[in-house]
Amino acid sequence: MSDWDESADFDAWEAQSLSAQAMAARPAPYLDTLNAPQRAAVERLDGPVLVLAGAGTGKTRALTARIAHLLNTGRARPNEILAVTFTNKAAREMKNRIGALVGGVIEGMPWLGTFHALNVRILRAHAELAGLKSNFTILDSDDQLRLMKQIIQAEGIDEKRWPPRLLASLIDRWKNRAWSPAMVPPDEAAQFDGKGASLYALYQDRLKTLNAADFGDLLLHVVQIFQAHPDVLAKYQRWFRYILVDEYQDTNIAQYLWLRLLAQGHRNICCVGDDDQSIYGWRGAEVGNILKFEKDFPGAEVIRLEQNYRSTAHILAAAGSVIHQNETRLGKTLWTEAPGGEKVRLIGHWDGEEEARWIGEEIEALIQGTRGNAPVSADGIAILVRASFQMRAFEDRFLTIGLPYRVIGGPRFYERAEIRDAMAYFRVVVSPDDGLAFERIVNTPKRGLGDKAQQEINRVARENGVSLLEGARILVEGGGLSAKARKGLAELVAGFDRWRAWNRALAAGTVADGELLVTDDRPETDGPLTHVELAQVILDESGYTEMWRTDKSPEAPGRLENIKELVQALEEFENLQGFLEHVALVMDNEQDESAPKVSIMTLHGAKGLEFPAVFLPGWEDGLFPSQRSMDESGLKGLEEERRLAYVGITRAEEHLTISFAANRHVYGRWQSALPSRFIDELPKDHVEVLTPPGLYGGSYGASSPGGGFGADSLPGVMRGSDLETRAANADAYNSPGWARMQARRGQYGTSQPREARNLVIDAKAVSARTVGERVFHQKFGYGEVMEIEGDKLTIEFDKAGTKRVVASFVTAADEAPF
DNA sequence: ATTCCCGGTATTTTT
DNA sequence: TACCGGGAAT
Repeated sequence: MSDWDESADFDAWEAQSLSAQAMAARPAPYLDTLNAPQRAAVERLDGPVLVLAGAGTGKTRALTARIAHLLNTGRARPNEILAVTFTNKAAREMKNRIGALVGGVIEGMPWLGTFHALNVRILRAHAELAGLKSNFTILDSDDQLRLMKQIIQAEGIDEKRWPPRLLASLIDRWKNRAWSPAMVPPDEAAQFDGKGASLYALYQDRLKTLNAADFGDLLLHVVQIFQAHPDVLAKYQRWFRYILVDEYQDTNIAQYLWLRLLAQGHRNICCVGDDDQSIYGWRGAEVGNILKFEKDFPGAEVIRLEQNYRSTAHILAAAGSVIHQNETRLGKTLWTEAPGGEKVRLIGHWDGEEEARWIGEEIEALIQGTRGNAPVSADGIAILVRASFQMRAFEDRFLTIGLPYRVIGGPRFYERAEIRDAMAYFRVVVSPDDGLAFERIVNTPKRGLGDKAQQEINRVARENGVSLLEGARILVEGGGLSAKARKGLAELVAGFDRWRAWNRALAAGTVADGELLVTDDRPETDGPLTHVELAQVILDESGYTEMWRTDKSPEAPGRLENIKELVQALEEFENLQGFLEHVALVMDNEQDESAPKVSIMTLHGAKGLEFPAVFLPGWEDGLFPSQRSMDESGLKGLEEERRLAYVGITRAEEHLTISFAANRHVYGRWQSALPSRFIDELPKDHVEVLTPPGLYGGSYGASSPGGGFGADSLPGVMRGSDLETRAANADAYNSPGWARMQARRGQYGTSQPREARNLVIDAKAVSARTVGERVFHQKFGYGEVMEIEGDKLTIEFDKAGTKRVVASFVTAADEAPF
């Protein structure tokens, strides 16, 4: 990468940095906006520093100000600062904010990035020390799994009893701990039918042969290089004079070792994190790293950021009360100067559907400001769930009432099958040795190349010691396979030859106008062929686009749309190669849609975000805290779940509503559950218990008059489940929640006029659909309109059955994309 | 080689 | 309930 080339001349940079030190410190206006502890975190530049930054305490502000300060005081040049984040988003944000602080004066920071991105660069520079070539490919989890599967099959292991997934997670765990195959301790190595470590070794061998590295390797290899080659390590130690780490509580052991190695000399390391927000333990993150920071770096300064600038006092009280139940924590208490605001609201429902319905109505009220509050934009509202299956109830409900929503963190763009397929074509064009990519698309679209043909290709390739693509060529030229299969394969091989030639010509800059316009499909265009056009040609000539065009499934048009988007994305890059490198590391896709929408996401996905209004549904024992977490990790698991609750609560700025349902439709089965134990941990003084609407005139429960929220005292919990219990709790009718509920009923109960609801949705809602018309729906595909009532249509979908949906969610079938 | 049907399975997922 | 993977049928 160009970044690396720029900075590779180590000594030249070092010479320059000396002059930087001589630079006079300029005034530092960014310091004035900081509170005392933030300022301490910024000004304590030397030696180890741990900044314990609670949720919403201005962590990023402190971090960026610290970097600005390093630059401003002339302590370091931009290239001498190593700043590590976990996500590309965080890296991007930091870059922007630093830019804003120091003005455009200083060129970008080359070593600000994610653990993975930074390590790719380091590894590419020393690939040979890890047995790789510097142009190694980065495998995604899909490729990884396929490789494991092949190994398991080759070893004659029963896939049913020993699924590749299990091996993958095992190896992942080991890599997170920075264990090479030889280092895996015996008891661990014996896992997976006693073959764990040997399979790990085989897998690593295969990766080397493929000149590939998986995500774990990026860290593992570099740590091993640092350990085995002190000269290399020394170079980087000198190079990075100051180290900053964001989200330190999420580091795994490999990352910890990496940091410790780099910081060893000068110990100028500043880690920022929040042990209370450690929620990725199951993914290898070690809360221990942050907990034992002072031991690891004796003399470390620990700075606590506890003043919260995000939430109301009631919300903070709720968060604090819950997290205080955790034993294993460094201890922090958030406080605010903000007023109490509205209390945290708690409500129980009979079942999950009612919960979704109620939340839908609450959101509409929030948006319209009919609850006596300033209207909240849909963008400022989020529903945070523990597990993604909970999202469906909300999607269904919002689809029916026409509430615009967006699901965040679904399958990511680059993980979609069609995108992976398309990229596999590009991968083979760019690196013909990429056997995994070749395998993925040999028979996509169908070319009559089944198992047998593919095994044949494999065999020939192995016998001749060549790549799969070359193996295929030998097979074709030698007249192997059935006539039909041979024809399909011959076309594919010829296609790759052509595309590769074009790609090479592009790289060499030897493409003349019109020179390569040899295909019938490609319309004559002016100017030289670009890599974007080449990509389009590859997808067209290979028959891939055609495959989806002829596909009748409801998702086919969307897939074509995605492919189109992919090709468009290529324009941002110089060539196919650069694009592939980017995609391997930056698997995110920011979709900035214009219309305001309510966000639905998991609690994990919400970390780092904030919203004026947050709904936390599904607080039931077993679901949240998740039974599985508790079974698998005991108290540790429970504490991590509790931290998840803390993360959820602290996302809210103004309005927070926690809810639970007595019954839930899970995997097609009805399950009942008790309210979450975390509900008992909420502080009653800061919580308002609402009485759920429902049958029997509205109420079947009461708020508890004192103490916590024992399950028995909560509305919606049907212990005993009879009317007498409900009657006994008659004081519910006097509760503020009940009064409010009554008041609200009149405003937007079931008889609410349509207009009121429609304020939320598109003005075109009542569109001109006719009975019998063919329509297309984003989620349900094609269908026929059976009935029209106002803005609601009853549609018989080809695939999804009969549904009632809002008119604005469908388009005429012939206007549908593709 | 492809399709179709059955049974087993089912958190959270920054790169 | 929904999806995936494997085996059998075409």
